[in-house]
Amino acid sequence: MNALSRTTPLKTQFFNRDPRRVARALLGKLLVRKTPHGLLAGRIVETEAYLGSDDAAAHSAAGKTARNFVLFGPPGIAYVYFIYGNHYCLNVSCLPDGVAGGVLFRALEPVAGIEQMAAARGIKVDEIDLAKVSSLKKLSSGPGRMAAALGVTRVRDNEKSLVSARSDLRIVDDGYRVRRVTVTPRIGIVKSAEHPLRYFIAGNPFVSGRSL
DNA sequence: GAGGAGATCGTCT
DNA sequence: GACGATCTCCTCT
Repeated sequence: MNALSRTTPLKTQFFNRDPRRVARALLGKLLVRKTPHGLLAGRIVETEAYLGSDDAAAHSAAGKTARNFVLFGPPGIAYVYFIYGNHYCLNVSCLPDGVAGGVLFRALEPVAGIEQMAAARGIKVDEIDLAKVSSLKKLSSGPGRMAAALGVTRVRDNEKSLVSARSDLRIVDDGYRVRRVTVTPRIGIVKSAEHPLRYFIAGNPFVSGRSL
């Protein structure tokens, strides 16, 4: 894949800062999954920042539990949780060890391994029209969808480093430059819903929900 | 195209 | 026992 030929993996330090800065900086980067059948990759087009103890909407707001301890750990680690009895959502921890914070990945633009992603989503390959955005968008637009497309589960990926060379799930920079970022309130939450902590690439058609 | 409700289960109270 | 950082299907327009 040409898109993946010259990439730089992100380092731990990238995540060792305010989740709002990480959420914005992650836009345009590639989320890459190595599988025995090849590489899956999607460009990150939409994220949400979840702050630590001051953010009522964050899982970490009520303190450290067996479920959310990853958010309190070192930066650059995957936090995967199961929601609504159906879906997994993928986050990455931010800030130094001991300080809670994270970023939720909300939507990807499929870049490589589209056939595998479709299969993982239970969509037949011949149902995907590569020329149509509306068709590709079903693959990974939304937290549950993109997690399913990359085969992300709690058992498999929670606590996994996203910056280790040994990891099969990583984030890389291929030099793509984001022109404009739009910031809106987060989606699907009730508590602290008013804060503008959702970031997406302006005008990108793969953004989930309403893209103002 | 928009809006509403059901599915379904891990986690926390 | 209640609820949730969602998705899909169904109905109505």
